[in-house]
Amino acid sequence: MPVKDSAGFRRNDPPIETQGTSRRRAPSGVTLNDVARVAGVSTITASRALNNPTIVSDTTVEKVRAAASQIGYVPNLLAGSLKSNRSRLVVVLVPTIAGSPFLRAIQALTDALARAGYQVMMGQIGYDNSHEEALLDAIIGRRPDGIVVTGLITSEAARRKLMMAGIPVVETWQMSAEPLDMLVGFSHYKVGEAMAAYLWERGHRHYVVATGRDVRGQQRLQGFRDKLAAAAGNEGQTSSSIYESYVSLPSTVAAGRQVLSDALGQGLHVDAICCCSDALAVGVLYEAQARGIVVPDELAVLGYGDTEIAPHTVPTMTTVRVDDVGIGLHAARMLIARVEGQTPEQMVVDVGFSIQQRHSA
Amino acid sequence: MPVKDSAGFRRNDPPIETQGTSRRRAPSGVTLNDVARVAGVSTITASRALNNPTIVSDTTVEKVRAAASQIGYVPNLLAGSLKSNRSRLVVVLVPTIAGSPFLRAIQALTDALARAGYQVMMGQIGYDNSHEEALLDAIIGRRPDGIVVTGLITSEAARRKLMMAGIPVVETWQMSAEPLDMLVGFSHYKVGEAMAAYLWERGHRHYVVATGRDVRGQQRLQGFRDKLAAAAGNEGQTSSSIYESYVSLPSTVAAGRQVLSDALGQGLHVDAICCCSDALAVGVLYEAQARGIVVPDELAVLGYGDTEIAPHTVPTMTTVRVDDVGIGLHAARMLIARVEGQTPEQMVVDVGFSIQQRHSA
DNA sequence: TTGAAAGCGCTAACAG
DNA sequence: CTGTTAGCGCTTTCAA
Repeated sequence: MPVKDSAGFRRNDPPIETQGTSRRRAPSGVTLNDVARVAGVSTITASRALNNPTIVSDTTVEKVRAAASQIGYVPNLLAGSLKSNRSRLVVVLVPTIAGSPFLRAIQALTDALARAGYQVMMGQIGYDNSHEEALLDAIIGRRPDGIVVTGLITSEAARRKLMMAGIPVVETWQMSAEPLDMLVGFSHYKVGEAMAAYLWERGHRHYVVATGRDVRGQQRLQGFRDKLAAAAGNEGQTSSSIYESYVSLPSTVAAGRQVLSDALGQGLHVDAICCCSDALAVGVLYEAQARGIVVPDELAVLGYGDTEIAPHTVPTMTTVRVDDVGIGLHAARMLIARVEGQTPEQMVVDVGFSIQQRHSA
Repeated sequence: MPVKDSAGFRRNDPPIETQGTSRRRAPSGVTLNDVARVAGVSTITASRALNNPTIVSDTTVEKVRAAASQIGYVPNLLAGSLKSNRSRLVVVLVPTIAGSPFLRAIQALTDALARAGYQVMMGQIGYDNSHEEALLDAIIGRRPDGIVVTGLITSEAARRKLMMAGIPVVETWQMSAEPLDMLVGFSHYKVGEAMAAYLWERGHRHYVVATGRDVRGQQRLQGFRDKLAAAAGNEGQTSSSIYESYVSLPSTVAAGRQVLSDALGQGLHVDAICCCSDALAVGVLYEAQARGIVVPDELAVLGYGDTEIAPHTVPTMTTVRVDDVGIGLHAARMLIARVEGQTPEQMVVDVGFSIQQRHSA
């Protein structure tokens, strides 16, 4: 009869021996099999004790848990995912990491997903969607439970690939007439209109619109133009002007300084600058300050994003407030619902926007 | 004899039928087996044609590639990784995503790894390393080929886990007497010394040091204190003072404004503020501007990070320049070397730092 | 240059 | 509540 001391079963367990069969480089080592052997149960029982403890007796659960922690077991998610077809992995496609205006949304998304037991992988896709397709294979290959895209999936080939793979997709940050699957965003066209209306109503007539060449920027620009044309039409006599200034993305403070100094260098008459990001607006504000131009009296400056810096600039920045956290949370919720086999309440969510009025415009 | 028309083999291939065996929800669908069948070769040959084309005849490679693209094959990386024990996945542990000062490094890392065929997953670990261990299981479970940590792995349990898993690890952003594995960083203590020396030499004697409670901030603070004590010791008669102002992380522009206004509110005599981030310094500059305090004449402001905004503030910001891109690139290089079975030239890299002199101090 | 067999570590399905 | 069997999709090993 084996000795039973106060330490209990620990000293009498069969030793964990490396299986003679595998003589390659040491793999991860401890497997569920080892746990089962130490606990004196079958592999599947060990699996259940760890992943679905309610359907296993309490004593068994205890034994298995003890065994697992004793021998330092870390489950191989690759194997589990292969079998169960669920990877607990969500991939987020972003244009870029550094300087990205989407990070707050991604933070919210990541946190919400982590709480539900999912992990997030980031894929960089660039602002031009150029290697969208190449990346997609590498991503689909990992069989993620969901994909969140910043923007829309544009190329027909990529759309087909995603549909075929049957992976739930959430497109974000824009609206679309034909979403691939689920979508949460808002209308950039309307943002452009609202920005134009805001500036027009305050008597500004000569605008610089600084924007990138991305779809969303173009949509805002179009909204801005259209709203202005309409407003100018109503008051036929007034003269107004728009100067379009293109910046590269992600936009920067440096670019903002450049935008204003270029405009003035060209001798333009400007009384308002509409920016495609807060960073850009910060740059414009600095340049104005450096040149002794008084904001908002001589020049109105409108930002976009309502980032952390906006309420603290001098003067404080009027900017478009976007519910980025809401985007992240909605995307997470929709995705989780779908993965758990339910249908999300809404397949398309418009989170809207508002203009946060402060002192720069 | 089967009909051979100009379309070649396409019409005579056996149709891709769903295997009668699996009747669950449709998995990914197309497998390497399907490709092999369509191409008329064995599974392993198809595998080799796709992953190691040099050891397969050109005609076979062509056949297999055609078959793969014809039926829309996307390899299941889960299965491959399970067998080959290589996941082509690298995990980066960051304290936080939004507002993180480490993003430029991560961008560089991600780009370099992507070029070598690796993908990056981000894990958030918080600034207090509190759930370091819990996250670690989820991460190790995916059997990444490498792990890059922002900071050091502190807890003994976590260190053991990582060693047992045998996964290459790069700790970053700090130096360490006992790196777990590989390391690329620089001395924060020396940064603190350099900041103190810089301010002292320019005649400032009454400092506010604004910093977080993280290790790196504390190390800089200690260096600052020590250097100052030494300098003050040499000139016994001069009086000097340090006021330590703690901010939460990641630090913000808002916190920067608060730091200055708190210090003045307490009636402190301050002629220099040493910040733990550029964001903080930007806030201090704004607060000074709002109060009509002239920088640098009445107040010197020193930043840390040399982020994009630093050269564009008014006045431009003097700040500590850190080679974040270098950190990312070194980490990538070291990791790749190790995964490919080589020994990296150096296991520990000190990328150093410098003070970027501009106008705020 | 190609193939057959085996099995990575885990979980779904179906018994007991 | 527990166990047996089979196999996810791929790559390694060994053989031709």
